[in-house]
Amino acid sequence: MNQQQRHLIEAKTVVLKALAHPTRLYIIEELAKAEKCVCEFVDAVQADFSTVSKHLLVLKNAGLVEDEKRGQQVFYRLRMRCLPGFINCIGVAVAANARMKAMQINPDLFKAKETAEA
Amino acid sequence: MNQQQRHLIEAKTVVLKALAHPTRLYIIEELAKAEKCVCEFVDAVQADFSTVSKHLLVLKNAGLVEDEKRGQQVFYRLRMRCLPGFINCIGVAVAANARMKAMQINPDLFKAKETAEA
DNA sequence: AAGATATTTGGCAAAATAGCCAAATATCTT
DNA sequence: AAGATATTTGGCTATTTTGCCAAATATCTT
Repeated sequence: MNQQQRHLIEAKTVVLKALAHPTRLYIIEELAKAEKCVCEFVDAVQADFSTVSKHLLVLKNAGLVEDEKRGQQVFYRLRMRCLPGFINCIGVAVAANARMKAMQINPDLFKAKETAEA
Repeated sequence: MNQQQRHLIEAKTVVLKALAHPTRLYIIEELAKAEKCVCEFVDAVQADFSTVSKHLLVLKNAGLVEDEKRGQQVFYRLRMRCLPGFINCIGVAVAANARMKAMQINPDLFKAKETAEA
């Protein structure tokens, strides 16, 4: 792995790190639906105004969102179109993993279901 | 945001956290090409065997890779098909951001190029 | 069975990240 | 211009994540 490769990987990691936090992921999912102002997130996640503001800064620095001040509010919107699809894929995988784990813990539960369905 | 939503978000975050490290992202990109054993990564990234092993464990716990022991080696392979496409999308976005930043720092550089091309 | 190779695990110190508070800034209202 | 509202910034502690070392395990070779 040379210097340039390493640099590119680290740049991508900035984006992934930005996504890798519950509050920030929530924000991204909300922004996938519509633009929102900071105060709307403060209400939804239980965190300080300053905490939310800093999370949004992380997302902005990573290039995931852009902001626009209108009046005394600042509105944020999504800037990376491929995010929603990918997050959805993760959701599917997570659900599949959960089923698999449950099956390992108690296979009978699933056998019964299959029999019932057949 | 209710309890169930929060739980789902946190489960997704586990996956994203697993991706959000240069060494692990590198590993994922390599595994997108072909399965590899631990020692091959130890050579490529400059890190201790134990460090690489732990990174692989993180990926495995997140459900991103699976392992198979063959002889004295352990081979890892990718388990989530949507990853390569998404990582590629991040790469594109990162490159675009880099161009944009360069343009903000020195717009003339880009003007000259456009003129030359026209 | 003793030695070599490949890998994982335990433990710990260093580095990075998160979240709160208080203070600063910016915009609107009166 | 003083006050209210929305947001950002600075600073500081608490938590989490990393990465190395040493030791344990497991498999192959002799």
